[in-house]
Amino acid sequence: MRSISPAPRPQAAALASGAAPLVVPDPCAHCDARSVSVCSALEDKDLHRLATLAEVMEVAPGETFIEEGETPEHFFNVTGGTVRLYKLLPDGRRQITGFARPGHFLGLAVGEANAFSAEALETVRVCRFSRSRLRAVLDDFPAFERRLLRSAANELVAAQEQMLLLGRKTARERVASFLLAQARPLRACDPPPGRFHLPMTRTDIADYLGLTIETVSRTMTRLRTEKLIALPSPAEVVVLDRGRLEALAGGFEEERI
Amino acid sequence: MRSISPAPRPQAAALASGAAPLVVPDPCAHCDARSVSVCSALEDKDLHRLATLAEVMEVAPGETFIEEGETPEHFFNVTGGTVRLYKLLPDGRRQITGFARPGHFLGLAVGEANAFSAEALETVRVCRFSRSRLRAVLDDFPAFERRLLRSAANELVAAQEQMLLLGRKTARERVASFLLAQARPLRACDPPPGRFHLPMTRTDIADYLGLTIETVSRTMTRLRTEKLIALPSPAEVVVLDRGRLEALAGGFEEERI
DNA sequence: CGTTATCTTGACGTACATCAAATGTCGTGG
DNA sequence: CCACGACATTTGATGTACGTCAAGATAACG
Repeated sequence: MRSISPAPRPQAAALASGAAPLVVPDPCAHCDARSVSVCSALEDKDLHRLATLAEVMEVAPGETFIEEGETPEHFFNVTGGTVRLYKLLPDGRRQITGFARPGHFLGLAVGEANAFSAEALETVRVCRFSRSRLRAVLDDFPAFERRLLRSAANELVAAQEQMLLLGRKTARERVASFLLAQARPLRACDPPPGRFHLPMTRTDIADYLGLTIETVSRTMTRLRTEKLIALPSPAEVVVLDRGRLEALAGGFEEERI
Repeated sequence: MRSISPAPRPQAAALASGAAPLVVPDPCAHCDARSVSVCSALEDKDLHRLATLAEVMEVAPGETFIEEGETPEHFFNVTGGTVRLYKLLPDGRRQITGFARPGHFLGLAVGEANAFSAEALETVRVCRFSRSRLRAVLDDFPAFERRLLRSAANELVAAQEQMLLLGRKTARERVASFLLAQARPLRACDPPPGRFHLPMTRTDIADYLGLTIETVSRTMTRLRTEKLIALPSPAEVVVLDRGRLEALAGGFEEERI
């Protein structure tokens, strides 16, 4: 992880693997992710206050920047790329609890220790805040705290939906739900794209859906055979029949063939 | 659901089945659940403010007081009894997302619509707040909002732990995890009881763990046969070997027999 | 002390896991 | 440009943990 703003701090350099700091002037004002992130709670005039606390960091693919069980010292706001969040069992079984995309605020699901690890899937850009210093901002801007509570509420809704998926849906229903979720745009108001790119491997998808890689693969090819989706390449998905895919994801009875 | 404080409101009576209002004087000051609930964020002198907003309600066993998909109008604070929170698929498959015990604050996992239904398992006592009116309290007492955020963070941690359970643990590991969670006292500082009562049926446990009632039953009897637990009656559990139960729940390799 | 719901136990089935191998994809260097 | 190797994905054959179906056994209750 390399710090690229606002000034190279020693501790940031220490954490970074190949730290090569670059200064980004006024990062918050030019942030692509701002409109979809908790930072939208602040007005332009207050944004510089946030910018002084934020360090823009770049995380290389495969690099872990939050470690399950460790003491949390920072909050992160994802501004670019995709992050996998996961928990491990002692024998290596892995459950991915979510994929964080731009706008996702990381660091809420935390007590004394981090509840999960976070690892960059692609090159990821995050905005890092010291927990103690962000505390001060929260005290000054109640709107920000309220936005954070809303963000936590959304995550809770998503977590419960995922519990339903993991506990009660079939493999087909899980994959359909997953594909539709991946097809969702960052802003709810934007139309869902018919074609999109999967930044994660089949192994990631399997560990997210509580399945094996083989079952995910077989299920995808079956959805392709049935013309619900097309797969121009393993990572490219085209939704051909959104209606049936949604019915499947929602757990409606499948029509007999 | 019957309103028993502070004054019988018409809309409360409308919602209640056999509404027979009773006035409870100064409910918050004498609340058993206060020390374990979000209300502990308020000091004694501010508590009366909360009390004017709170309606103490009693919910009969089996009664649903939050309906998935409906527009949320209230927050609830559980002060007595146990509540099951669940989501349904159209064909009736059910996933219980959690059991709410005294101190649990309900109504965070909500966007436009309730993310889950809530049903009393036993006779339940809840403290009901109108969402709009609680909003005003939050503006006046930032400590309360902060406590709510902490509560949401705890729920998120629990939700992720449950995703790990549902996605990657075996039936044995799930049941062991469940029993240990049920053995946890309301306050983290209190010692865990060696013997406790399960307020829910095997069906509830199955729908919580993503299993069937038969698998839950078989797994419990196997744990009993192996002397990890005792079952004086189906609803009474005695933890005999906490160490092995914890190893099982944590997903450690089981010793070969 | 029947009646009914809940729980337990047994026999059998299946959706998904496991094991194994072929195929496809992509970066690298000749 | 193409051959090569490393790795991801797909496909096939087989196994199994848990689900389903079906009785009993217990407990709860008027």
